[in-house]
Amino acid sequence: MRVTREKAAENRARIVATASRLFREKGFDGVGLDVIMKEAGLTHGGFYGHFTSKEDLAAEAVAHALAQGAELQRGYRNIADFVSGYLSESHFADRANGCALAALGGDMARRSKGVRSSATSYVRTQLERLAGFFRGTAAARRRRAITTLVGIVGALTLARAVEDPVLSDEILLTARQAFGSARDMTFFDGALADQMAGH
Amino acid sequence: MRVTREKAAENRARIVATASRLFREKGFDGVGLDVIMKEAGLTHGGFYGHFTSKEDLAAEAVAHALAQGAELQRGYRNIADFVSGYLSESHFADRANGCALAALGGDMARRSKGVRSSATSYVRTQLERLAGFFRGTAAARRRRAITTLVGIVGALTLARAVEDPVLSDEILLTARQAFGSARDMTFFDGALADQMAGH
DNA sequence: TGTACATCAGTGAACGCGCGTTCACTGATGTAC
DNA sequence: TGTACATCAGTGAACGCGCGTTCACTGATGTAC
Repeated sequence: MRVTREKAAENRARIVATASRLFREKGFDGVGLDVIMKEAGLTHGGFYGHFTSKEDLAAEAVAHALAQGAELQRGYRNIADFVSGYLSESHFADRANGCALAALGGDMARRSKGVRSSATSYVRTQLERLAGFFRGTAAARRRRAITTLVGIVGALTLARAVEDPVLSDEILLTARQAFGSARDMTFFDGALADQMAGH
Repeated sequence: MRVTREKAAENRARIVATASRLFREKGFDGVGLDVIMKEAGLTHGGFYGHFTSKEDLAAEAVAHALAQGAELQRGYRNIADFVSGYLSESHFADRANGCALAALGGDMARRSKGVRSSATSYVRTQLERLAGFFRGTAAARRRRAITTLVGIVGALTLARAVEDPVLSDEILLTARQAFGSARDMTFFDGALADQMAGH
């Protein structure tokens, strides 16, 4: 049964959004196209009218997840809020709607060019946003942005990997303190810090 | 054809070691038992004489990988060497023989209890080792150990996920500087740093 | 120490299911007149 | 504006392959005597 062009576009968007959630929750190989299509309210046969392959969908789903994440983080006005939000209990618990870098992390490196280029541009975007929160030279802000991003992504990944909730909480809390501080970036910049310490 | 008990134990160990490499390289779902057994010099039929399931092997393989990593890092005498080694070009390039946390990262959270408990005890071991590199109170050393571990694991994960080699290098280099510094831990400790800054 | 038999590590074929992909078909939409 | 036909989004069955798992079998090892 044919469907309005508008409706078809909606369906396509719904497939991407659904896949985006399910991939983050269960991993790329953890969900089948049948489940994704059913969850999106369609039958699996129609899939290839919208996408050329599962990997093709994966690339779009990752792009969607990352765009969604970037949008969500636009609300944060300073580094403390940003980091607190990223390392919050709710983000820790809700893989399906959270950061794709943390949810799919190591797997990204093994995926198609499409997936990886989405990840790359997201990392670039996040680094620029983060750099905006800091003061100092462009190079120093950039360095702290990188340090912060790898710190919070690593913290969320490890907190989720570990099976002891106490250890998970300790990791999240410590990382929140270390990376979410509003104080000057010199404390994260080796050269300047060494200078201050009189080395 | 039956085989010496000793030889059988060797075969089993070889399966674990092979799986450990292949899982890190291709992901848990990226290699089949047939490939693992063939690579270990056996036929796939014999697998269930040694393990009860693929997931069972996964748990042992992760434990093996992590133990291997811990052993390898025993050589490092200070934080700078440790971090430089972890974030080196060779570790970046050689997923198959590198840190399982970075290679399998997000996937760990979705795996069986066996896999996750291996990961948990590895994180604990690493945190203790790292804490030994720092000075200050036990709590402060612990905090910096956590900050450092999440930072380097996150850096390696992101450097590998990204498809631009220039960006990968920038991430690795920056993280090496930020987390590998031998200077005092106060620069990573929010409370003490704020105190120094007069807050 | 040697012989006979039971054990069992490893073999290779086969099973069965999940899942990505294809395809003939349907019927509502979009378009030409 | 209405009618006739072509298009095509979505359906549901089917295909085929990969892969985890099972199983009857083999023949060397280990053991009992």
